[in-house]
Order: sequence, then C-alpha cells, then structure tokens
Amino acid sequence: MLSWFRFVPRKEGGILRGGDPMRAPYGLEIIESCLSCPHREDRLFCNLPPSAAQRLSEITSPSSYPKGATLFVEGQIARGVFILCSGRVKLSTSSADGKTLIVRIAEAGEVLGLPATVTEKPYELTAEVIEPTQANFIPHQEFLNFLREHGEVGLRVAQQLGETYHSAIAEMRSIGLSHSVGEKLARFLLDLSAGHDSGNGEVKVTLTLTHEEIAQMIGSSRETVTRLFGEFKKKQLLQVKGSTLIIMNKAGLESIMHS
Amino acid sequence: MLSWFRFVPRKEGGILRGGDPMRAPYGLEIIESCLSCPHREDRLFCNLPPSAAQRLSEITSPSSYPKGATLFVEGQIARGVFILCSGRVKLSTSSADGKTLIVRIAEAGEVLGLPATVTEKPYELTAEVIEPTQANFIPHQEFLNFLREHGEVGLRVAQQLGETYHSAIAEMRSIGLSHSVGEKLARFLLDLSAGHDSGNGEVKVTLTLTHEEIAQMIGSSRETVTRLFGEFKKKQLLQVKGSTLIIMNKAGLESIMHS
DNA sequence: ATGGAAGCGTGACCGCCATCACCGCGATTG
DNA sequence: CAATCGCGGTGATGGCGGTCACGCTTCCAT
Repeated sequence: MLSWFRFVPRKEGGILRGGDPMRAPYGLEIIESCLSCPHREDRLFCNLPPSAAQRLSEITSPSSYPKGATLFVEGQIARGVFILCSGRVKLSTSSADGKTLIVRIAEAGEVLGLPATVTEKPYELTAEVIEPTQANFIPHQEFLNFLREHGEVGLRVAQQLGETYHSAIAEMRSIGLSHSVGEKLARFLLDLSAGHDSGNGEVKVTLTLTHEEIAQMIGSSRETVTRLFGEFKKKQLLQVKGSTLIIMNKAGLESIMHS
Repeated sequence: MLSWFRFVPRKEGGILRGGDPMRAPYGLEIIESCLSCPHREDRLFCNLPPSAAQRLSEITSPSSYPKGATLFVEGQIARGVFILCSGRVKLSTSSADGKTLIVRIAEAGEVLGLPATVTEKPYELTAEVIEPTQANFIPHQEFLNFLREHGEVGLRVAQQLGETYHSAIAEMRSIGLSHSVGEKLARFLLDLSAGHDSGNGEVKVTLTLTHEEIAQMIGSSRETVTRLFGEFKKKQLLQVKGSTLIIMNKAGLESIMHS
C-alpha cells in the first residue's frame, strides 16, 4: 500500500453547491505520476497523428487520488478535463436540502468534465473518488487551444459527448418513466450485470455500492432498497454473499422491470 | 395560411419504440423551401469561413413541417441533423406501456438529432412538431464528412452538445431530486417565465402546452397538474386567461419550489 | 478493550398522488 | 345540426414508499 497524502474527505450530508473553492483538490494535483497508466489507449485520444499526440502529452499531467477525494464540485468553474486511467469515480448532483442523485459511476477510460470544459461553464456534477484513482488532467485553456489547433480531434470529442448524452437520457428514462422503485432497482441490477453474463442462468457481480448509494442512483430511500433486496431474495431472484451479488433468475428480474 | 400537405398524425398512446420505419417522415422531406429563413445566423454555424459556409449550403436542404409531423422517432437509425429555423418541436421518449416523458421543447435556432448523428447511433428521442416548423436538414453522411473536412467546426459542435447535456442534467435534477409534484410544477413554471421577466411583480407568458403535456414534462399525471393549477390559483400565485399565464407571486412559487 | 461510526434490517405510520370514473365545455367534422 | 373528440375539472379510493425510530452487526481508531 502506498502511504497516501492524507486528504480531508467530503463533509457528510453537506451542501456543496456554488463551487466551494476550499474543496478543490489543488493540493493533490501531482502526488505521484502514473507512468504505467494502462489506459493510454483510451477511446478519446487513441491513434492520433504524431504531432497531436506530442502536443497532448505536453499539456497532460498525471495524478493520483485517494478514496474520498473530489476531482471537482458541482457549480465550480471548469478547471479542465480528467482522463481516468484506473479507479472509479462517482458523479452526482445534490439539492439544497442535502438529497443526492448519483448520475453515474465512471470507470477507467472515461473522460470527466468534458461538457463543462468545452462550454466554459461550471461543472454540472460533483466527481468523488470511490476507489483509488489515477487520472490525467488537462487544464481548461490548454485543452481548448489544443482542440483549436487540432481540428481533427473535435469530432472525437463530439462523439464522446454524444455518448455521454445518450447515457444521461437512458438514466432519465429509468427515473422518469417507471412506476415503482422495484422496477428501477431491477433495471439497475440488470444494467450492472450486463456484459458479465456468464452464459448459464446465474450471473455474478461484485456490488461495491452501499444501499444508500444505490438508493441515490435510482432516486429512492435507503430503507426501501434494503426492503426490496429482502423481497428479491425471498423470491429467489438473487443472492448476496458479502459484496458478491448473484443473480439467480434474470428473467424474473426482467419481468419485474416491465412493471 | 398555406395549404399543408396532409400528414398522418402520430397515433395517440401508441408505442413507437424500435424505429417503426412507416412513421418516418420521408415523404415530407421537401415540401416547400424556407428561403426566407430568419435564423440563418444560428448559434452553431454562424461566422464560418467562406469555404465552409459554401460547402454547408450545398449539403443542407430546407423543408417545412406541419403540426403533428415527426422529424424522427426514438430508436430509428440517425438520418441526419435538423436545424430549426422557426416553429417548435417536442422531444420525448416513451416506455413500452405508453407512458411518455417530454425531455424538452426545442425552439428556433436549435439543432436536433446531433448526438445520434455524430455517434452514428439511433436517435434517443422522438421529435414531433407542435407548431408549423421550417428546418434545414443535413444528411448523416454528408454532415460527418463536412466535420472531417472542416475541423474548426468540430469544437462548435462539441460546445452545442455540451449545452444539450447541461440542460439534460438540469432536467434530471428536477425530476429526480424533488419531493413533491407541486415542487416540480413550480420549477417548470418559473423556468418557463425566466427571461420574460417584465421587471415588476407580474410575469406574463403564453402557455402552449396542455395539462397532459405538462404532466409528461414533470413526470406526473394530467389530473394532478389540473389540481395543482387550481391550488396555485386559489393561493393567488398565478392566473390563467385562455392560453395566457400570469404569474402574480413569483416569490410564492419559489418558496414552493424549495420544498 | 472500547467507543464510535457506518451500514444493514425492521416495524409503524400516513400522506401524496396515480388511477378510475364521470361530467361539462368548446372546437372541429361529417 | 348532431356527433365526436380533445381538453379541463372533480370526487373517491387505495397503495406505494418516504420518514422516523430503534436495534443489530462490523470495522476501525484511539
């Protein structure tokens, strides 16, 4: 284990809208370089012409962030983009009374802060590290200049944004169009297991989120999530061992999902 | 009044997911040109270098659409982008059981179908004309080629997408973080009146949506919207004369909005 | 060891609002 | 003109789920 720089975690239940500059992780910008970054060939900047790749490497600075660190805060003026090399980051927004909505969990290879940076507006979400993370940072102004100099990258950025939009709409559909919380939870679990499908009836996934966080993802309350998990277990739809979730009856969950 | 081409309206309550090609408005592509398009200087393509502007004019084709026409349908393979010159278009998504969620109402100057076109994926929303509309259409392939040839436009497209994303997040916040429908309705009305603020206490707006459509925008039911309007009237917060809405007590609505 | 915090499990309550059902009104259409 | 349809208004009902309250584990940190 590395001896991480000790970082003050985000205040629990606190309201962080309006861009509290004290929370900005300036002090963390460079702790340790991630030279062995495994996602050098991320979706956004792979196969660039040499000149562009050269310029890009000049303006990116690698950093590492411990669990609990915040990359940026909702409402804060966009400082730049973060390209995730490893780890996972929670992207959320919260209301004045402390309620939180988790929009999505970003994983390695994704680019964070892109919409706010290209539009030169405040970040619309808060990014909090939930697993030790390494990321490449590109400051706002340098990034825009880079895009202006290398027009051919603009299309890729647009495509990335289009996909982000796509998933946002999917999230909206799930929250806005379902009749019950059970439906949303079933959809969440199936989304989670998509891809991990091992072919036979059972699907195994590791569930790294707390009930509270799941509630915030589907727009519900912690207690209801707990109760629904119990209900699903009783119906033999799934099984939980520690942090491992086993979906035993995928079809059953799907039928719940379709009201 | 022009004698519009008669168009079969979208079937009420019907399920249109998966891209029913029968509904695609192919037959409407060119009805009448909008040479006097007042929004030639739209946000996305204004002040282009002459060569780009020239190329752009070669690949755009103006069309007119009557009320009820659909520009594109959710799930349909992206055919291209539509630049709205005049009129208003309802952007919605709907679930398998007929429930509909209106994501936003697009107005003149906006570009529709951009995310799906740049990512070469299906449209994520359905676009239905609610006011006679003139739009410039650019086919998918031509648009992508144009972006490749003229890299400097890519950044603008990215910015446009960033803003679209921004408003999608705002919509999600409203739907996912509020406690009551009253809260959402108050927010909707205040958003509507933003900008139309005449300085003194009262704000006047024309409300062109039915209660049903408002319900679909805030994720609620028609009856509750009706009841809430009644409640707001009784509390002297607003007043409705025909299709004109007068907000009499903006502060009151704001206090409802904040729970 | 031991206090405390974080996370899960449950019971009781009750208010919001979706849903169904029906009615009246105005506009459109044959 | 009658018939139809879209839209708004209203009552009754019932269940979902948010909220409060409390107890129980597990896991650190002192």
